[in-house]
Amino acid sequence: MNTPDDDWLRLDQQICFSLHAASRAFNGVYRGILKDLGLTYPQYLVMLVLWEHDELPVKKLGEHLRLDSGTLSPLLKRLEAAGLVRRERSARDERSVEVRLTEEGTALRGRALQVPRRIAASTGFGPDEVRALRARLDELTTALDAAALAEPTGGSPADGRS
Amino acid sequence: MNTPDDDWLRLDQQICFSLHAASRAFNGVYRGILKDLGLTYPQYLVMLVLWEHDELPVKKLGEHLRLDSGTLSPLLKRLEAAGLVRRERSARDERSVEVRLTEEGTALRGRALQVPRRIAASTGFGPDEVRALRARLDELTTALDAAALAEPTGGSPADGRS
DNA sequence: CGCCATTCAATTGCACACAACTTAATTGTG
DNA sequence: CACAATTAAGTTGTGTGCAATTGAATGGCG
Repeated sequence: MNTPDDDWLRLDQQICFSLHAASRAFNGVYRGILKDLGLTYPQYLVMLVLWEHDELPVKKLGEHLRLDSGTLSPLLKRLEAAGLVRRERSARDERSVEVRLTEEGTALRGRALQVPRRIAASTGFGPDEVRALRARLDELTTALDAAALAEPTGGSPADGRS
Repeated sequence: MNTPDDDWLRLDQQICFSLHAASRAFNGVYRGILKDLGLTYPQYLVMLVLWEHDELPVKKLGEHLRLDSGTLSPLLKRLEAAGLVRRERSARDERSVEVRLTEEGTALRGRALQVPRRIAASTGFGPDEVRALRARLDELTTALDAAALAEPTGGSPADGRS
């Protein structure tokens, strides 16, 4: 009666398409605006973290962004080639690589200050709406991450627990 | 005064990271569940459309999903290699390629019926919450798409015209 | 001290996304 | 009909994202 499988499949088409599309639309708007700075969207995310922390090992950077070295290593190489960051093996722990801003990378922050305003203008959302949506998305991410851990390959989650 | 540039940059870090992370978290949960069906997340989106329409030219498929042939061509080739769809040049218009489900592709829908329920379980969201979030995201996408068109390369649109 | 499990970064392989370009077919216009 | 403009797929090149593997370094333990 209430929401049979067919309807769920249709609804699923809508929600997962919506999130996918929203993510790519966002990406597209950032792409246009960030082109002026010579950054891609993920590169901008990395820079945002570095502007807050100035220097971080790759591991920490990955925790902030939920990205692993497979994604970060080539990305950081490009940022280094662009002269925005330096990477150097930590003296304390030779396994770790410290990422730090160059002067050029630090200076880029000044030009990036106008980005959020332009994005906000594109969305038409105000600060409160942005915050509300962010809270909703974080909720979702937390739930999804927990579920991904609980159900690695699709075992029936019947029991749950812990 | 209220919300200076620095705060906007910090807020931007949060919202764009949140959307990016939510999208990837969603992708990750789907990945786990879709592995049973041998589909990736974008392939699942294509199949959802085909299960509704049965046969479509690549162009229409792209409009439904906001994807271009650069993405769809190789993806459809993989679906064809997997035996789920056939692609054949339209007799009416030789430029166009019709994508249609094979019997195997049609049959896969039966196994896919359980996917949305498992996703819903992962999010902990009910149908109404899903619908609300979807509406919000669509709003965002519409605004972003409009903005992307209005501001292709970021130049001030003051003059316009040729 | 020697050895093994763990940790971190990098690399490899695969699959999107998307811009830019190519090729083939169709349409519009004179 | 001829020819330029348009349209549809496909191809190429770049940049993620992620699983799996590799290789170097560290830490724990007998």
